[in-house]
Amino acid sequence: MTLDDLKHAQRQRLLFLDRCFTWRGVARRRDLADRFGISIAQAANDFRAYLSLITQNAPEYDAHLKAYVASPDHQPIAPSSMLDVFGVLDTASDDALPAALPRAKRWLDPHVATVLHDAISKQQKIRIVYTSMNSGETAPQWVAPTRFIFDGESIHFRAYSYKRGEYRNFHPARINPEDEFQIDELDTPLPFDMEWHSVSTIWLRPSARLTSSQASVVRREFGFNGDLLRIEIRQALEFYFDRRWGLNEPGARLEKVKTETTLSQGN
Amino acid sequence: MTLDDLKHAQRQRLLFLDRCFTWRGVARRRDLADRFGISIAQAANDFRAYLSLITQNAPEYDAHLKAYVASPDHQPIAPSSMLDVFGVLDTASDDALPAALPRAKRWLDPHVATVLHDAISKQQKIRIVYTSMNSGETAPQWVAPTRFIFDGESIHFRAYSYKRGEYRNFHPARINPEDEFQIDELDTPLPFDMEWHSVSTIWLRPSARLTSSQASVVRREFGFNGDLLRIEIRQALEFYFDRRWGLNEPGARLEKVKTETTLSQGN
DNA sequence: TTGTTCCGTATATTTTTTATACGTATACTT
DNA sequence: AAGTATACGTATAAAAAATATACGGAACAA
Repeated sequence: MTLDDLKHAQRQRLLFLDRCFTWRGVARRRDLADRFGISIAQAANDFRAYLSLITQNAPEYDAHLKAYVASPDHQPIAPSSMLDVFGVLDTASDDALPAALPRAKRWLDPHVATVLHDAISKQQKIRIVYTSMNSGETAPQWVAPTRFIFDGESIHFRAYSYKRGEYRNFHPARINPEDEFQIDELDTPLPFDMEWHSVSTIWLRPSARLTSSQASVVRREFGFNGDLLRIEIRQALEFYFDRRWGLNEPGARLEKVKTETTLSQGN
Repeated sequence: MTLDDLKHAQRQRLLFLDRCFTWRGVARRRDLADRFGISIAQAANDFRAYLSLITQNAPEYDAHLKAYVASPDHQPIAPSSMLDVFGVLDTASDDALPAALPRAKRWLDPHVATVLHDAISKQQKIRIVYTSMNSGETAPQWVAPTRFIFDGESIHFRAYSYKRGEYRNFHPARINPEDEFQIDELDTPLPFDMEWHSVSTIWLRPSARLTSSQASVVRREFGFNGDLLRIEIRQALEFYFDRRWGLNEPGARLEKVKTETTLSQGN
């Protein structure tokens, strides 16, 4: 019996339960019932299913707390993103202000998204009216979009630029949404996107100006024990990575030691 | 018949379907079957349920495309976060590198999280060994945690600091996880957290140094048409907001016009 | 002691989902 | 032109999931 044998809905519930144990340390049937709108009886089922998956360091019922308590050596059955973790730790009250920053504020035009998605799935080129943030000028150009990209904040896309003769990252908001969006088939296959299919391996260390206890905090925050933190990322996304992690800012807590780039295996 | 009448699992499926129509512009039964592991028959059910919810500008079947196509005036039945949108637009291939930045790299010690969660739910104070990033010094102090906070990247927490005599935001990674974490009941009730219960209304405009076409791109990107973008946020989170949106950086595309703070209603 | 709130288990019933079959329309291949 | 494949639709019986309900135990508070 593994997670994969379960239906999607129950798998989601067991994953939630797993996060409760990992991050809260405790879980009750009511947690499941409230979050997923299932009955207490079904939640009891899910607890049984979860416990049958855990062979070592399983959570145990604590009659005093009236709750299951995770073992101190609890091992999660699946990793969780910070957003997942927050979803478990946040004690949101009814319709008050949230305890998280507003995330949905970035905007994407549904029509632009649809046109791009279409061009990607049909492998077509389209004419977009694009405003450069460097020069500030707005001009039409033909591009062949290949993938959407997410930098954690907003959505970008990768496309072959016929104007530049190379692949570039584009920002949908810089496309004029009022345009007609001419579409055309590719007359020649697109060239290979080297930057996309290359992996940059980036080694980082706590910034040299930090004290040793500050440096160990940085290691803790980014989850590495040795000297260096190793990150693997598509070379085409390295710019977004640097910006998002604030590596080039004056107060940066991490600094790059070296970057190695190799052509990725497979896709 | 509304979304709320449905079970959680089916509601999730209809929301996914809604995002397909909104952002991709098309949807097939196979999309649902693949994403949620349901049968084609059940996916057909879901389509019927979805279409019964949509009264105006409903998607229609296109026999040529062999897919449902959203009406050009499609109105989503629920808002979606950028992460949700990306989840629909990304054409992830098998186990290749993702097209999104690594998000799970920030780390949180499960034991520290558990201790904090406990103190919050039981309303206790705890002794933490905390490293200041300003002074770099590490010292024990008593705090009474009240809520977890999410800045979009990592998780922080709000707590009353007995050392400072005021509420502050803390970063879990700066707590020494090896500590024993002494716990104690509150001897007096905590004071009112004014900054937490106040709303800052922030008005932003495109940075003055931008050209007018660049400024309209910025308006498009942040989804406002008028002169000013208005953001409401807990006053206690304003620091994170500024940092996350890069408002104080040299190249900032938005600048603050004014900030008004009022005591929040209710919670 | 009594009442409450957690936990557990078990059963019958209801709801959801699947498996399957059959029909229609479009597009592609032979 | 005929055949094949793949979308869509509907319908029904069977299987699986979830609910309602009942009963019992442990801890705790009034």
